[in-house]
Amino acid sequence: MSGKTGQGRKFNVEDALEAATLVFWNHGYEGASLAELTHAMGINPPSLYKAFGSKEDLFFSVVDHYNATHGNFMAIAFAEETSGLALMRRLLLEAADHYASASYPGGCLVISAAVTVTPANRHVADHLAKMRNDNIAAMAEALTHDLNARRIPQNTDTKAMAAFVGATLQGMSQQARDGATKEDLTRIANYAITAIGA
Amino acid sequence: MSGKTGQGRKFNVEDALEAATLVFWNHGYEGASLAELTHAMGINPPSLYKAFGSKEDLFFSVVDHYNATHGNFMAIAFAEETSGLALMRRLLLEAADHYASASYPGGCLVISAAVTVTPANRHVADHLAKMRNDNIAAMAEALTHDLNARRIPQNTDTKAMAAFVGATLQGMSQQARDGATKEDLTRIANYAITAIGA
DNA sequence: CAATTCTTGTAGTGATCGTTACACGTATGT
DNA sequence: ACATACGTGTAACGATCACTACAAGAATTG
Repeated sequence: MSGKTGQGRKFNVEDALEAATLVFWNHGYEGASLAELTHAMGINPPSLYKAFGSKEDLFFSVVDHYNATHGNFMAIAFAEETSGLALMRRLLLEAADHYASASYPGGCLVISAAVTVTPANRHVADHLAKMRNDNIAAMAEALTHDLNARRIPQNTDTKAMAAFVGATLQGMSQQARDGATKEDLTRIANYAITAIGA
Repeated sequence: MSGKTGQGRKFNVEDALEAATLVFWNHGYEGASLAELTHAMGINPPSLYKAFGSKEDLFFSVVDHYNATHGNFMAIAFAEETSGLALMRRLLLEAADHYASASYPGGCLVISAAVTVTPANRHVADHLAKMRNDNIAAMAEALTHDLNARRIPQNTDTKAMAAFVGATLQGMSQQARDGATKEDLTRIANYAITAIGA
């Protein structure tokens, strides 16, 4: 299928994806123009469209790339922690570290890149909203394991607790973008940790 | 100065402002086009520019209008509550009511209308960020009154507590946009209330 | 009525949006 | 070397962006 003839791609796809990630992370889906994207990626529009399909396709590739790199602390924590409460605690504290990084845009790309959009791009925002809600549902599931193992009070509303942790994370993301430091975010995280008894 | 001659304005400024508010609230600053704004306001571009100056000027007028109407529960709570802790509690519970309203866009306009923007509109996003930070600073000040009156533990970090409440409110706003119900938000609020002992 | 003044609707401005047609350059396959 | 295949850069596409020039309409003033 893929022939061996032709000029061959002149740029590294991973590098271009990382460059695009920083642009989308900074300015959001609609706030990132093709002109800025291609400039940051060091390529011209036809190369972008050849390699990634469209701006929207590129964005979702970027989201995957983000989740596999800058945002992978979440997936790692989910995989490594056996206790739901310990997972919540770890997510909150590590988010405080990552969201206020000095060398990258503030906050979480999934949380901030498509909050409000043009009606035509509503489905892009909905896609990220679903990822956020799925993440909270996964947190609730982890807490339900604690409940079934009688590690937390039997009257615990695990979905509500997960939603609370998710809301705290989302608020921490915005405050990181608003200038909060790691220490600021850690103090917020610790309040949440206290609230859930983790 | 303002002559009594001429055609006179044919539309009601408050009504137009309210219509524009709903559009900006739904789609954000950049996600709201002039075409959609003028259509919702029932006027044509020249009337909009004559009455409000520019899209940016209109947006800031909308923010003022929002704070004076849909979002005024905040200012009212600040004015009425004497205890900082009671103020935090009230803000959280009332936000749960307002952010998930069925008849209006979800969340808070100040929190969601300009999260990520084009570089050219960065200052608009910064303006809203400042409003959010100022609000948190005002919450911290109210808590400091509690501290000075020895109503809360003397080792309380009032700025951190205010930042935590602010983060929770911001997270609640996003979850409201993501589909959360009043009940969902109230459960989140109650976790935060527990955390700060209000 | 005529003159003045302000707002309105129509219709456009230049700029930028995401996207692509096309020809050139550069590689491989025979 | 020749033919073929693929990515590349240039330059443009129509659509939409925020915004406005302009003239007609509608009110008050003399």
